[in-house]
Amino acid sequence: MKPALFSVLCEIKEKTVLSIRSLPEEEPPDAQLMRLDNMLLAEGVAGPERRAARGGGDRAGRGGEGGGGRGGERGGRGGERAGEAAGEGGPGPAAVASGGCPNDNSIEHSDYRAKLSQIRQIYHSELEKYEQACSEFTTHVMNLLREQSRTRPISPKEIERMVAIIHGKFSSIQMQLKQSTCEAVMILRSRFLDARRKRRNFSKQATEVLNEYFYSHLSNPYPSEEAKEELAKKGGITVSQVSNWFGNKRIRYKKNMGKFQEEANIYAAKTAVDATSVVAQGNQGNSPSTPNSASSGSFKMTNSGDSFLNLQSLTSYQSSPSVQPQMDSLHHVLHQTGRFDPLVGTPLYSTQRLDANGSWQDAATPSSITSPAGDPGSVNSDASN
DNA sequence: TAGAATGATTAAGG
DNA sequence: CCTTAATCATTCTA
Repeated sequence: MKPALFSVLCEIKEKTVLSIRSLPEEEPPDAQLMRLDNMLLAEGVAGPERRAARGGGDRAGRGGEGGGGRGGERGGRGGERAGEAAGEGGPGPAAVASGGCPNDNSIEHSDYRAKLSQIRQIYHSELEKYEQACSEFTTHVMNLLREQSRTRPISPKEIERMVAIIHGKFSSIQMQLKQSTCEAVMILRSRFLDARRKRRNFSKQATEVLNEYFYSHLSNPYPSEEAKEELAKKGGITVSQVSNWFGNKRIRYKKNMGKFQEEANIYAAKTAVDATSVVAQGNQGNSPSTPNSASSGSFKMTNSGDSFLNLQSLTSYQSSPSVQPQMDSLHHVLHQTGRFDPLVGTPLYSTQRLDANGSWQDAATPSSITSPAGDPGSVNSDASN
């Protein structure tokens, strides 16, 4: 008698419950959840501890970046102007040489990684907490229901549903966690990886090295890959920074040569001294700065503008087969003794290797301006490398 | 604090 | 990918 009544009650209950909640749980968050999961995985927050030692690339490649472009977001970014300027005094921070300053890039990188792993840690511990709480709560509820099932009709189906509801609730909490983690990662990213925001001037050493190369290869300031690497190593910067620097330098030099005359002379003199001393020793070693591959192969040694003015007098120096790289510097020094004034700044093409088109390369317009005694032959001692 | 200097980024061309 | 040219955003300097 009693069991029969019980089962009837159960049935009734079942029906009412079903009618009350016939709508299946809200399932839409799936897409969003997937996106979040993917992103967390991509950022290395979700997956297994990823230590991937990417190749040399310093170009961290920006990942997803689903939404809008840049533009806005120039918000608060005031202070944080720390002293830094590590003893950039006057003397010669020779200590900074090669290994020396391990380039700030890596520092910031590790900083970034540290913060990321912090986020990761928090994320995981929270996730674990949620999971634990979820299962605890579930078993608790189940026990409760089981207990009550003795006094009131509760079908196993109902229990199942209950569990599903609980899981649903918890997963929505998890989703929130994932979302906020994503946000945190994004913020971190934009703060650390957007290099433009944290520009720092190169060390003296770096600019020195770069300028030396630039002015001693003024006729063809396009360092080869190897040369770039060498320069990067010497200056404690990355290869792409070297490329950037040369890009900027070329364009700015061309734009306003007058402004750079002084600098040019300084570096020219510097390298010229080196050069002559090298020559004097009959030392065959390569140029002062790098294995120099200036006119590596294809380069036609630009227009003979290089020879503007007494190139002849210089040819006497060419006793050494590897002098070419120093030619530019010597030119500078020679010019210095007389013509052109840095203040007027008029680009009297006193030292320019640019043709009328403003092109550094192809000597499209050979005559017109340059080389009174055009003598491509003598210049072509190129050699060097 | 304004303006110059400078490193990085972007678009366009190859 | 590399280069140029323009431009951005930060840092330096007077």
